[in-house]
Amino acid sequence: MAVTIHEVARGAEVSVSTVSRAFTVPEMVHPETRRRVLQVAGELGYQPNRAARGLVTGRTGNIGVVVPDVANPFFSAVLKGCAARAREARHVVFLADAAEDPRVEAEVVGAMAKQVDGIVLCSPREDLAQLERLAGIAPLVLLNRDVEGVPSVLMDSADGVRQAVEHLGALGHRRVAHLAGPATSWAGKERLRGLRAAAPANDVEAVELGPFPPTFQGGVQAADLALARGVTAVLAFNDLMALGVLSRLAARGVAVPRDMSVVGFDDIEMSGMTPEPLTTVRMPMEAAGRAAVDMLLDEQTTESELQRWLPTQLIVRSTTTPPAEVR
Amino acid sequence: MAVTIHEVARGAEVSVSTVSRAFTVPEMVHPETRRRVLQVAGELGYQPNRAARGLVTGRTGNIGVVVPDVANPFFSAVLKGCAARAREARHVVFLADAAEDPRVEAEVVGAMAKQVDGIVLCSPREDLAQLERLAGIAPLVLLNRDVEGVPSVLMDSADGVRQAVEHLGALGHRRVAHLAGPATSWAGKERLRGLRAAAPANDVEAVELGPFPPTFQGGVQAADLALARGVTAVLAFNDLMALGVLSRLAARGVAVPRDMSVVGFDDIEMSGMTPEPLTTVRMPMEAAGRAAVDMLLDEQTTESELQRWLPTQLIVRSTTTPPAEVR
DNA sequence: ATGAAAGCGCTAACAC
DNA sequence: GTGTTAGCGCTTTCAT
Repeated sequence: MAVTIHEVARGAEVSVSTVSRAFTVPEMVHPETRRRVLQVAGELGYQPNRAARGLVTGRTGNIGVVVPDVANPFFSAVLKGCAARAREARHVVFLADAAEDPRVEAEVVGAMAKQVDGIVLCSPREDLAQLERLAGIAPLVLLNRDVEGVPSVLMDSADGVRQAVEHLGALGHRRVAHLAGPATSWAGKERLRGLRAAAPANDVEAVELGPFPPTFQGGVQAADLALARGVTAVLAFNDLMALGVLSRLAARGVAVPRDMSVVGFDDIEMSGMTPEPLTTVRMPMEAAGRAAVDMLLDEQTTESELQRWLPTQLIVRSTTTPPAEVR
Repeated sequence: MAVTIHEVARGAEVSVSTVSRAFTVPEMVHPETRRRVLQVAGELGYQPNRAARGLVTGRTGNIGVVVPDVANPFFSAVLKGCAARAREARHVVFLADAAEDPRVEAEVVGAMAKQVDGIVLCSPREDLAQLERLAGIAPLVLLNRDVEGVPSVLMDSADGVRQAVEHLGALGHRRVAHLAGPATSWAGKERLRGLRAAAPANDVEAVELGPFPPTFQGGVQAADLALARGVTAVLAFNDLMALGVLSRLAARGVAVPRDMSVVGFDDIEMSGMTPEPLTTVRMPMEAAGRAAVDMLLDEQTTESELQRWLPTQLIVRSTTTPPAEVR
């Protein structure tokens, strides 16, 4: 069995409260006593049982993170940010993989509720009513989803699209396809919003395609459609799709920097895996994770600043070139 | 505040023990009583506080998982397996990102120890003594590391290398380079072992290069060395490195399926990101995560089967071809 | 089949 | 500055 506070108390010849204080409010115990307590605790390898502590304080020191898919590099980056920030605050993260299923999502939030101080819900697939219900059972911070009254961390994808469209427009592209991801995606709607606003202003015609699955295969599928519509550039929902597009274009003999420009989202370059210099809109995923945990830890969050917007940035590489007719 | 067992008891007009039993040993309470209790619990949205439960039962229902880097697709796949298996067993996973730092690793194991039923330590960077110490403070299952007396899940990379070497040898390759990753990697040592055993048997000369950082950049660096040594094929420590090699070879004008064959490990195809048909040794990462949690949950594990070996498999794609001199 | 009560490891009044 | 004590929400004897 693990070593308890009582054994430390006995060893240091003090009461349990003194031991407790030595750990939680050190300045309240005599330096000499504290030294002795800490010393004994060290020797015994004592570490306070956080569950027991939580039971009385009401604060668990745990923060929950729910992602639709851990294996998706987008979310693992978010997760990394959460874990890093949590550790700084000496908190621990509870992870749940919702397997892209809204029902599982709701379920795990319920299961976690009691054992965490708050939950970061990433790109939740739930409907509004569910989300509002969940926000009632535990402090929530939404990532990539915006619900009235619920704190959230948002990435400015609309602006990312604007940057991309501006860039393409400046190069001379006049018809660009947008390959949508899942219809329920908040980020997807934002991008569409950005697209519709930016396209006219930059004299480009937006061809809206989709929805497609946000996967490599989805990109393959989308590429054929884009080709059929005679665009000179495509904006893919994410890097995975962009990769699929690239692959399909290659297979159909369409030279990518020359005949068609491709822009992706969710830059995964961090893993060094961007296989060709694919132009992308960089989403600050790790920063978003940090920010979300941050809001959870910051008590005042709920009252004042309910939304945290993170900027996105277009990273231009060699795969965007002027269309053939302009060159 | 959350709804407690007392409120349910009051609502259902029974004692708390009955409520408790209705949840933990349903067959011990009268069907009618149980129905009423569950009904009230449902209405109130009651969910037992697992921390409190753990305090008395000694079992927390939590599984700790420590990875060197969540953002590494290899580990996020493992993590996914862990999360999935944990959920099946109605357990929750505690995640810690050790940031590739052995000290942090030891630290988080200590911090987690009390609040979990066991810990999965992935590719631990610690030295043997540390690991043995950690095994004493919490039930541990090692992944990708083998320590006497500590349960572990291992992937048969040596056999993977054997398959690769056999394949290359059969195609006519006579000199193949092995690009090592971090010197402390257990998997790396295993691969080397497999290589040294398989090379002579297949009439191929193994050129051992490295160590290199297990990254894209590491691959770039390694490619030049491999080129200088006049090999016709390379075995890269992992896919990231393999990608780096590919990239560098392309930059130096070496045609990849034709002038040089490249084989990677840690197949990341699951994310649809294998950019070119790179031949790889598939590591069953998700299965490994499942297996690890499985061993933690299975009480008997510690006594009987201390090691679980998972098979690896060579996935041949078009990038392995006979060397020029054979064609 | 059910209730009463003890206690898991800890913190937070409340004494001294 | 330190000790005593009463719970936190739950399970688990031990009665009944």
